[in-house]
Amino acid sequence: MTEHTHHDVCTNCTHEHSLGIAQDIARKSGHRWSETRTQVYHTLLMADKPVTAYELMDMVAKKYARDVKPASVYRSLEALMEIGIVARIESANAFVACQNPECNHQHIFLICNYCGHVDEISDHGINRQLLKQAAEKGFIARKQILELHGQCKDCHVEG
Amino acid sequence: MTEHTHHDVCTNCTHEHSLGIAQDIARKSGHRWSETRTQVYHTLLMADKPVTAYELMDMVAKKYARDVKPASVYRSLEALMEIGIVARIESANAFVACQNPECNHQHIFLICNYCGHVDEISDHGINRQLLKQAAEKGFIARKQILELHGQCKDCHVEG
DNA sequence: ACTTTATGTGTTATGTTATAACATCTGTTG
DNA sequence: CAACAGATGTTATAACATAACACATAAAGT
Repeated sequence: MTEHTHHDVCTNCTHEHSLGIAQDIARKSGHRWSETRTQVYHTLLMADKPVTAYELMDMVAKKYARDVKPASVYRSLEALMEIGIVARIESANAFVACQNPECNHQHIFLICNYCGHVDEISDHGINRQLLKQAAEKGFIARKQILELHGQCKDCHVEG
Repeated sequence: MTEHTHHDVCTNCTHEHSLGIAQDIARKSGHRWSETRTQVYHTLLMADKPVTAYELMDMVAKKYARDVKPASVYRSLEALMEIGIVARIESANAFVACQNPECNHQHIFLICNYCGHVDEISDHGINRQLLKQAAEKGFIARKQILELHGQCKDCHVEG
């Protein structure tokens, strides 16, 4: 398998590979790993679109034939978000596996209202401008939640 | 009272005035008005920070000595949002009265993690750039959710 | 190796946010 | 004033999220 930086541009990438990366990042940032986290993360990767905690719970329960409870799922999600490989879509009360776990942690989400798919883009210029605009009001921005709702490429024709 | 365009820069503004504006906007856009909407909107104006639907329900119940139910509050909020005078803060599951009901409907919210206050800024340049970035991915953005969390001016000293 | 400590999990219960469904009422229009 | 669209009241329930406590396990120090 070739070396690469961006997960989303690598057609060779398997979920196992993502999992490996995830564990690396976790260890480097002083987080532990666990079976539940593996299952939750893997399930999110497979989903390839935002999934609510309860949906995720059912998916994990079915896939691994075990009884998972809400608290467990939320705890795993919290850890995965701290590690930086999962993000919460605020406007959907749902979660997605990040497309670029290795690079920036400032996402702009493109959420299709038709098919539900989520794309992730990145523009540090915009992030900087937002910081600046906020600063002019005396506001120090620590986190930016940027979510665009609309119509994705694949939904143009029918839409 | 002097004429003005921006509600937030007018020190003369009363909530009654905001209410008048609200009703005008409602009628112009083909919405009806009602006592419940008046109460919900007025309570939100007084709050001057994001309030959850259930908090709002309790506030209205207490203030107007009546028994309001969740469904009623949510219905009023939905209408007020359609009219464009109330906005939802997605990352807080809460609602605020817009500072500039008359002008643009594209807000950037600055949410203080310490005092909970929300400020509303506006930058069409950023909105345009986001549209453009999205368009490059073949995505037509209809709505932008822009919420910055951090530390406001008043919370710098202690923070 | 063995204790200590911090971290993660299982479980139960409950809190919080949001909507569905259906009957009733009210303002607007013709 | 009839007919209709739009609001409301009410009940019930769905969907999302966390608190609290007991127990288990991995990492770090001795």
